[in-house]
Amino acid sequence: MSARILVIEDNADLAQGIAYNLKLEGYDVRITPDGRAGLDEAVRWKPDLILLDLMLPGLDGFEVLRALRGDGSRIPVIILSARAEEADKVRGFKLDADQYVTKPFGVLELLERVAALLRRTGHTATPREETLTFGDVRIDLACRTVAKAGQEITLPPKAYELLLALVRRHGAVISRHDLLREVWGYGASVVSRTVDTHVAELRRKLEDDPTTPRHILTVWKIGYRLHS
Amino acid sequence: MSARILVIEDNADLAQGIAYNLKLEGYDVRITPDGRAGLDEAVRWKPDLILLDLMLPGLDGFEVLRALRGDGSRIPVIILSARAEEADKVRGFKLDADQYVTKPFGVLELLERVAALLRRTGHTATPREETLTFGDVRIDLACRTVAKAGQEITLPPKAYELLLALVRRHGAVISRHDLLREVWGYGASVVSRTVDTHVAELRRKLEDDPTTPRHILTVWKIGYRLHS
DNA sequence: GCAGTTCCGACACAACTTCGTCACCTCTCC
DNA sequence: GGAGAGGTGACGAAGTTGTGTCGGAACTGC
Repeated sequence: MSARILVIEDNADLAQGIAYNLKLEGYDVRITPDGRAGLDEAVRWKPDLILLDLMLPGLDGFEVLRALRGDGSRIPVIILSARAEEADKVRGFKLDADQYVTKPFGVLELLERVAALLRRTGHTATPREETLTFGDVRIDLACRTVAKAGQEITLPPKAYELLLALVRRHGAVISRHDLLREVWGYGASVVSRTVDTHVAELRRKLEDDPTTPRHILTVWKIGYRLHS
Repeated sequence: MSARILVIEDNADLAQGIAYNLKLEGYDVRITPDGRAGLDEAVRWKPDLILLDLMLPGLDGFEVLRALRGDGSRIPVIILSARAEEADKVRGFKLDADQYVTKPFGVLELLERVAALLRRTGHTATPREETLTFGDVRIDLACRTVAKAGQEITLPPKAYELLLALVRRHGAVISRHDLLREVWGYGASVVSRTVDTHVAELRRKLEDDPTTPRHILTVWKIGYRLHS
């Protein structure tokens, strides 16, 4: 049985996007657009994890969380907030939130945290692989480390997330647009060479011969593709 | 239930052509020829996706989009524009368009983008086939790769799309005119050797003996036909 | 502040597309 | 069945477009 995740978020598009990605991971997902309904659903449906926006119509996120904890519920909660302010963060943790993620965030990062939190709380629903490999490259998800031919390689955060995005859809073509959205969390497409720059970095560090890549391939006019 | 698509486009021929192809894909399609009516329809019918021309009588495309977003609507929008100017593009994305396609465009490309966008927003209406084959050639749609006898072959964008167009109507004769329209988005009365050139490329790469093609056949004075 | 990282624009280059030419082939008509 | 007309295949040159790369600016965490 797959883990149940409740998304309490009023921005429908964002909620849909998150839900889509969570479903792809095999989770059972429900969405509620406001605090009151979210609280009801949390009590009735008993999800294994809650993603909670702070800015909500009706009851705001803090109140939802307080009400939940007041009932003695120990459901793990990840707060999604537009505000990075320390005060909010502290307030969130005081109310026993488990994670605090500030927008804009990469979907991959969120998925990673969800998986980690579920693992920790024992709902290891989809026993995900702890390591991924292609060619002579091995990625250790838990340690967040990458090794090529046994040799550990340091990748900056963005490069690492980009690599994850490529590996997750291993084999399929992914457009720059999608990569920007998944890794950077940009709304719409931005014209920039950012993706290319980071791809170049990955090639430099992971390919035997960066000038003739054998794994991180360019698909003309479309994007990139990872090939084992 | 099939996804609903609203086409706001004043060029009746173009709109009909697009609608025809979308319906073939199984979508529920409506057309409105001007901005005001389009906006009304968008609000009342609540489509899952909107194809929006910029040059419209009455309200222009930008205004329609602004009005939509102003209402808080998050319906995905693909802008169809005759102008490729960067300024328009930026303006479109500023108003939160999801895609920006410049005319002339191939219908296949448009279908591809529509499917991708619907998939992303969760309206994964038609779980499309993953691979297509004829003879010893296999086309992997997700990877956008073509393999002959297990050997991977690289095809440039136009050649790939041309191949898709032929495979889609596998067995039937397709005129150069239709191919130009579907793949290139050219209107009627365009004469050019472009199709022939790309067919030659496909034969060179996919036929055992390119001089006596067994799959990509010429139909005299008509066009081409794909035979398994 | 300093080192590391991220982002962006400029430029050169490479891949791709298109077009023109010529030879050859298919069909038609006599 | 041969000659002519017009369609098609092959090839290469020119033009167009997208990508790789590099260096610097802005930013962040220490």
